[in-house]
Amino acid sequence: MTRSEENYLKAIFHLGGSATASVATNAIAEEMETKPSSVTDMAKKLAEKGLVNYVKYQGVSLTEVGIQTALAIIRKHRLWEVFLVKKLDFSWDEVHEVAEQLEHIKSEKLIDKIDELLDYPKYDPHGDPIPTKNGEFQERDKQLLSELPIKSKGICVGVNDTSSTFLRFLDKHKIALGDAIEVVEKEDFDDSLFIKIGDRNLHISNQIATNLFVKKDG
Amino acid sequence: MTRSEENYLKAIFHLGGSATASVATNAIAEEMETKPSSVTDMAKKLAEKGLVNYVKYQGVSLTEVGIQTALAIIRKHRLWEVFLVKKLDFSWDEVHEVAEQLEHIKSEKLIDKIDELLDYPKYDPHGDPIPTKNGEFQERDKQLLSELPIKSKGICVGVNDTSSTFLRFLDKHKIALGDAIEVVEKEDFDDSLFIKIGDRNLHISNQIATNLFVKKDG
DNA sequence: ACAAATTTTTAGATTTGTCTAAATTTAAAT
DNA sequence: ATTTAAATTTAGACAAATCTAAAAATTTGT
Repeated sequence: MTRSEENYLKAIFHLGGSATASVATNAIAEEMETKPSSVTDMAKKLAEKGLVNYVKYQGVSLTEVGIQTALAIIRKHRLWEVFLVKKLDFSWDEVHEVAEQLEHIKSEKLIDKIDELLDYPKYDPHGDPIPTKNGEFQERDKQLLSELPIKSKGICVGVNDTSSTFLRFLDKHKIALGDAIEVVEKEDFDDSLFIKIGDRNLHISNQIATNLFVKKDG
Repeated sequence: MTRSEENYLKAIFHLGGSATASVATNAIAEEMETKPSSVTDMAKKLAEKGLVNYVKYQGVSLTEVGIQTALAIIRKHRLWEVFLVKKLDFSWDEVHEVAEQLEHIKSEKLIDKIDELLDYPKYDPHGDPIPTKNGEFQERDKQLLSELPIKSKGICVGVNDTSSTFLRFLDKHKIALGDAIEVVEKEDFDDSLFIKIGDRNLHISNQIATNLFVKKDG
């Protein structure tokens, strides 16, 4: 498995390319910041290796083996992110770039030991679930903060946008995973939200509310 | 800097290619398990970048920049080895392969944090010195066990051969870095040694004695 | 010092992953 | 149902890193 092949599998997975749903060449090219013709080449190569299903002009989908391979890479990426934050005091907006490199280190023992050192975390610093060694992973019960009805309460469990600008925005306004959030009022005009977080009242834009995941109370 | 370029610099450094001494094409090829013609190609490329001095048919030597770059890679390699042993319970014969991958991770912050986490170790698990962030490193005061005179005592401070077969041999016979060793007698016939280590008496071959470094007492 | 052996370099080919530009297929629109 | 637009693939090229085989330079041995 080359690094490039691994990155393609990861991209296809993130675009929802399960065994059933297939992903367009252009979409993969955009996700990977490469050209569609390069994607076509790689699609053939991965199909050759039995990692994807590829039919000309019909897009790409992952095979069962492809899914498991993608999950193994995502597992490594997310475990390294936890490691960087918990053990090396990286902030959550700094980890992605380094984890992109670390995820390609080939050593089963290494990642299992890191998992153990971290006491088998279930979620990464952005709230995304970490697949198990067997490739199982369950999407968390969550919804966008923007979808929460007025007066209801929730716990902040994840972010949709993981860009460092957004993450630093959250840090600045002291919004962190695990915080209790109550929707006080919605502004119809611009879909902004008045929320209560801890004992503070905040007014946040719709763009913020559509990038924060919460788990509804009760 | 590509991974391949980094590996060449490391190899040249290990072969003693300082600013003054130059290293033969064939020697580099052998060290890297590649062909001399490949070395010539890379020598040109590295010279182009100002990392080595290269004169046709005269071998390769590192420039000051090349030396500092090599030291940075060696620093990363050895720090990762310490991390694997101290934090993840790898044995010293398992770390090399993984460290060969980890040494190429590009993040100054990462390696500085690892250094901090390990409390700034001076030596790696095989007793080799770890260069500082500024590229300084002092070779330890050491000699081969085989060179120690009869009746003298020393502390085991390093290994010459780092192959896993040799390291596992040492584990099996409970010889570890830090152990006190006394040379009781030498056998002229085969240059084997009778040594006292702790309260045990051992008879070791010359091949073992020429691969163990000790620091002489007093 | 000169032939032989060794080392090193060159020339040309290969693989991987990428690109551009042109051709083809599929999808959309009138 | 055509035409137009968009997406996708092909063909050919390129850079990086490697290889083989042959040529050139250096070193060694007598």
